[in-house]
Formats: sequence, structure tokens, C-alpha cells
Amino acid sequence: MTAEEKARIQQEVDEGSCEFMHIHEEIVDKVEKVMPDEQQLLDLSEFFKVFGDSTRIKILYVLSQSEMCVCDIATLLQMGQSAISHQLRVLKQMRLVTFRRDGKTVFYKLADSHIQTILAQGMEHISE
Amino acid sequence: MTAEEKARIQQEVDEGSCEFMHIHEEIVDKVEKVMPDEQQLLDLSEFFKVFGDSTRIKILYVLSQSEMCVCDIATLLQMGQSAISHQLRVLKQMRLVTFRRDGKTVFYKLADSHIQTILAQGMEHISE
DNA sequence: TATTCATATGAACAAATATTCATATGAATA
DNA sequence: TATTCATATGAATATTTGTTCATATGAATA
Repeated sequence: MTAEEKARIQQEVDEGSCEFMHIHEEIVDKVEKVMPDEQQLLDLSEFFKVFGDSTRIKILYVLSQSEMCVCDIATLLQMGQSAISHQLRVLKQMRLVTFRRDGKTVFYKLADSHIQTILAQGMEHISE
Repeated sequence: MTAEEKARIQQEVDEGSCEFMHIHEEIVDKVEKVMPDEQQLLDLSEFFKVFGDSTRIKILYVLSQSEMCVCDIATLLQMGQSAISHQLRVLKQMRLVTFRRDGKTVFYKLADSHIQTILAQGMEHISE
């Protein structure tokens, strides 16, 4: 057992989480080696967080059917323009939607095909 | 314009969201016809909500590498056993993980291949 | 260039949620 | 069957997050 491992185990004991003997070292060591950056997993959860709100899911769904403007979305969802606009900002920041301007109107659409794939996989999962 | 449409538009005006003229009726009507149940979209957002937390994403990630017990996960994530256990319950309820018992130990693993697909698509998206 | 109007934004409030601490549960085994 | 120990759970707290209201912005056009 390396010094690093000892330190790790001591930390667990300090935290009161797990005792020594029943940790499966082979598994822990193996997986530890392939863990992505903390930051990458954080980004990943931030990305999925965007899908985890019913308003945003509805927006993504309607945009999967057709490009449309803020007011079309507000109408379909029966919600206020401001709420939609706030959520569109979140979707833009996470690059889930893009937009084009046409006169005074801004048309939004899904950014890329990953979004469709993820929505479809989610639909499959909950339909099982 | 049908009575139903008029009612809808009146509602928007009441809500102060959108004025009358700039709604694109063809789009709204077309998409309205294919909207899934409110409940289905709600379930979908609840499903994705589970991916939207860094602790749960880390759990899903480590389980994508190997089946393992609660304490292995707590060790890898450097978190308390209780926190992991609470999150595993969420993951179980949403059928993202399953488990088997072996003596006093409970081994968890990912429930099905959708989970892997969704994780992979998410990784691709944030890596672009 | 003054006005209009679709969209965006800031602040405030309400609601949801993750972690910790303390403790319960319940399967294995002494 | 009494004990052990991995895991689960309830309550409390702190933080995050979504919506509303009021207002700003800024592109089109009169």
C-alpha cells in the first residue's frame, strides 16, 4: 500500500465515511486512473442541468419541431415572455440553441444533433 | 380563427406576454398538434435532472467503469457515505442504477445502455 | 432621428434540493 | 440469537434556482 493510499484511507476515517477493510482496492485504483478532470465532470453536470427543468425541456422540444420566435414559444407553453427569455439565455449560454435575427424578430433553433439524440434517448428511457 | 385560438390569444394578452400580430400561427398550430403530454415532458425533465448534479454525474461515471459498492464510490469521490447513499437512492428511483447484494455489501451498476449513450453524447457536446 | 415593439435583463421572492449529523435497519456470522 | 457493520434514512440547514415585475435595449421604420 502506497503512502498516497494510506493518506486517502486516513481521510475517509476522518470523514467517518468508510472503515478500512471493505474498500475494494483493485476497483478503486483502477477507476481512479481513468477519472476525468474534476472540471470536466462539473461541466458535464452543468450541461445536463439545463435539461433538468420542465420549461427548458419544453422549449427544447418545441424547437426540435420547428425554428420559432420567443413569442411563439411563450404561446405554446402558455408562459410569460420574460420567463421564456430568461431560459433561452441559459440555453444559449450552454450552446443548446442558436438564433438568427429577421427584422425585429429573433428565431431560435436547436444548436446541433447531440441535443436531439439526448432528448430521444431520454424519451426512450422514460417510455420503458 | 377558431374560438379556441381567440381564447388562447386573449390569455396571452392577459398575461402580458405577447401582443397579437407577431405570433406565427402556422408554426404554433403545427407544433401544438404534436406536443406530448404535459406529464411526459415533466417526466423527461425529472429524468434529466438526475444528471444535473456533479455528485450524481461522478457516481454515474465511476459506475460506467465498474460495478462497485457504496464505500468504493465514497472513497473515489472523497465524500461521506451518507451523501453517496442519498444520491444512490435518487439514481435507483429513476432507474439509472441497479444493485445486487453480496454478503453485507451492495454492488451498484448502471441500469442500461441509454445511460452510457447519454453520458457519451454529453461528453462530446462539452468537448466541442 | 424619433418612435415602435420584440426581446433582454436586474432585483426580489418563493420553491426546490444537496449535504451533514445522528441514528435506524437488516443481512451475515460468531 | 446477539452482535457487527455496510448501507439507508429523517430532520435541519444552506444554497441554488425559476418566475414575476418593472424596465432597459436596440433594430427597424415612419
